[in-house]
Amino acid sequence: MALDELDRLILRALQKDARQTNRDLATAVGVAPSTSLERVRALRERGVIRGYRADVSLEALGRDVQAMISVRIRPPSRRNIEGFREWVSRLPETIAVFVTSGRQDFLVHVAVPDTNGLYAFVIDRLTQRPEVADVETSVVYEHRRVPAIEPARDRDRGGPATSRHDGAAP
Amino acid sequence: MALDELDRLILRALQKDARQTNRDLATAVGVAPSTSLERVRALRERGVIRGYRADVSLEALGRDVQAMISVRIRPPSRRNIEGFREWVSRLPETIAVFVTSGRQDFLVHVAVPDTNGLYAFVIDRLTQRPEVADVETSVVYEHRRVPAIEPARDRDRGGPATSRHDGAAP
DNA sequence: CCTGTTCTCCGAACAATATTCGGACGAGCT
DNA sequence: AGCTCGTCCGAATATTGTTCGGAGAACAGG
Repeated sequence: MALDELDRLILRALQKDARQTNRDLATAVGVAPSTSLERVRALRERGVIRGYRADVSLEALGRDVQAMISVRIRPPSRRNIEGFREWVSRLPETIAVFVTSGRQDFLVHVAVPDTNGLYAFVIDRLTQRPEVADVETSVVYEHRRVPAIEPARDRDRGGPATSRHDGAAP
Repeated sequence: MALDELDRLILRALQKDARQTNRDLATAVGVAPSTSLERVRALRERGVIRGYRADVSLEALGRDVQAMISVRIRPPSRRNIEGFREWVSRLPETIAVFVTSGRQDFLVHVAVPDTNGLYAFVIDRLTQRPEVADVETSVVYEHRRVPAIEPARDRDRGGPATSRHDGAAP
């Protein structure tokens, strides 16, 4: 299950552009096409790569406003939690659902056309569910995703969160 | 900028598997390969498709614990907000950053090997920044992403959040 | 109703790519 | 050294991407 540096390079390249040709990928990571192909196949079979997704612009779809909605479920029984999770996952405004511990039980990430849509989502949809005890809306000004693979550095595991990495250049 | 049903079918298909061959995509959406190819190119040039990303399993990377960390910045000046955003985006534990309105200024989505790593992230990293006034950690039990494209139904825009969609089948 | 225009879609030809497979090479072990 | 194991490579083949001319539908104006 260990990933060597070649695997990491491949994962990083495929997170930037999953649709580049295998030839380009091979060139980018410095091996022969047959090698990179075999590695990619292995990564998929091992479950390291779960799939490939198109990154669709929400703005281009006319959904310019994003929000993170904190939801508290009462009582937080398994039945209520799972029921709400399934229901909210199927709403067209929803783009992600986090089931969490802490102050709230859910964080629902939504994208809507405008602030009206946001308001409507909260008051027309969420508050109609009886198990929803409390709702708190935070508008998302910016959403930045970060690639999950580190530049190089062998072995990421083992030293959790204590590696040198404090913003100041050494 | 309007998307017809064929565009939507293509976007949906590419969100499920962005690496399927153009032939398969064409078959799936019911057109000739040359047609789907042209549509996909147009969608990319229009910015509807921003790119293609490999979906990498965090568990396979040994990062089994996820959390959403709510951070309040004081004072919330532009300098502080942007400084913190850049800094936290570069931490290896960070997988997403939301800049928000509301109780907190940031929601930081992190993935770490274990709860120790989570604790270390908060007390070793976050609280070392002087502008961080308050931190609240929520463990993420489950993170579900939802495809951003609706099944079919012409025109998504115009009727924000008021479409029929309440879980109960008609 | 006809005609010209525009747009979308198609299918075949060509260029490029993915995929397979036998073997070379080096590391590690006895 | 001799052996085994694993990785990587390069050429051959099958599959795919890409281009382009033209057919057909939808539409507006006469």
